[in-house]
Amino acid sequence: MEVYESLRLSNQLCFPLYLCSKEIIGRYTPFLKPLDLTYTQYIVMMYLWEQQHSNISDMGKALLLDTNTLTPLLQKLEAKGYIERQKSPNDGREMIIALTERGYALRTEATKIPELMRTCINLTPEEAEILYKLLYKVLLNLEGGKHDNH
Amino acid sequence: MEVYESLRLSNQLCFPLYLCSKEIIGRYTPFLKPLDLTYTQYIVMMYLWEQQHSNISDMGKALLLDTNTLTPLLQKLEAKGYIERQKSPNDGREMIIALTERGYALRTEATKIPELMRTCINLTPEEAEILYKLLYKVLLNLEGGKHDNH
DNA sequence: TAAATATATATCGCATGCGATACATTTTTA
DNA sequence: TAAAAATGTATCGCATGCGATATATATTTA
Repeated sequence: MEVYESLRLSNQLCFPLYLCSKEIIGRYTPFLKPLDLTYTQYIVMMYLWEQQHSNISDMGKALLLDTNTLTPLLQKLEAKGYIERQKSPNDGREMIIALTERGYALRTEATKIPELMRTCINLTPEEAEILYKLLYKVLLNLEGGKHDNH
Repeated sequence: MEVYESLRLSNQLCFPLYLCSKEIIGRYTPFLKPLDLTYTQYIVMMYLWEQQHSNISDMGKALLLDTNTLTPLLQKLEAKGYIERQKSPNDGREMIIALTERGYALRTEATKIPELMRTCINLTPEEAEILYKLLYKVLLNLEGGKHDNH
């Protein structure tokens, strides 16, 4: 039975990571409902609030999402009136994503959300800092070793 | 602009958590393909390798998944011949999930996966320990405060 | 410059993940 | 014990997330 010790759920790092991500996203749902946003849509809006505008591939690089996720999601945000999508005049392949007035205004309604989430997560600033750094370290390691099998 | 500082992606803890979970699951895909398992199916199999058998609600409590996810997933695992599903003789509502020979045997093929993933994640044992504990702390905090708005 | 490549986005199919609802069976209550 | 409530599972609809492929446009190459 010792042989299988490494396969115990309680010995996996991926499992609490998977649960944490899932549960935290779940805790956002009630906060985001008044803004008519899902969690992924919220991430996209945060990106746009910082960048003002972007094409899909730059957005995808920043959020680690591909067009097969972003294109339909952006079409939904356009339908809600939060963003505009138009072909770039410089490059007919590019799609320029820009905030509308309404999408920009949403930012004000969103300002309370980060503090609400900090209360849910309930770590000390020091703990949060350590967790943050370890997560980015893992991300870096994962990206670094991504193409080992080539 | 200071007002919106808290809304920057680089100031969110949820974002690297979300990315880490997503990217790590992505890294499992090639390891799990030979076993014909997705990540969530792998989690379910790990649970069953430990428990031998279970009903759906106990499994759901352990994995934080509801029947709307588990029922179709378990039907797929049954179709692959890894598990059996049958009504409990004691309680006609309960569905007993048990490993088949083939499902149990899969455990041997899976033993190398945890070490492969540790290599991808590439943290020191100390870092992994800290990350593990912080994640479970967050999970506890999230579950604890779950019913605040009642 | 015509053909081959590369780039940017879109679409398709499948597997979650979850809110909401429906159904069957058991347990509790009046 | 008949009705009500609780429990366990299943189904539906929608939003990701991603592998694979298709399409349109730009760039490079022969």
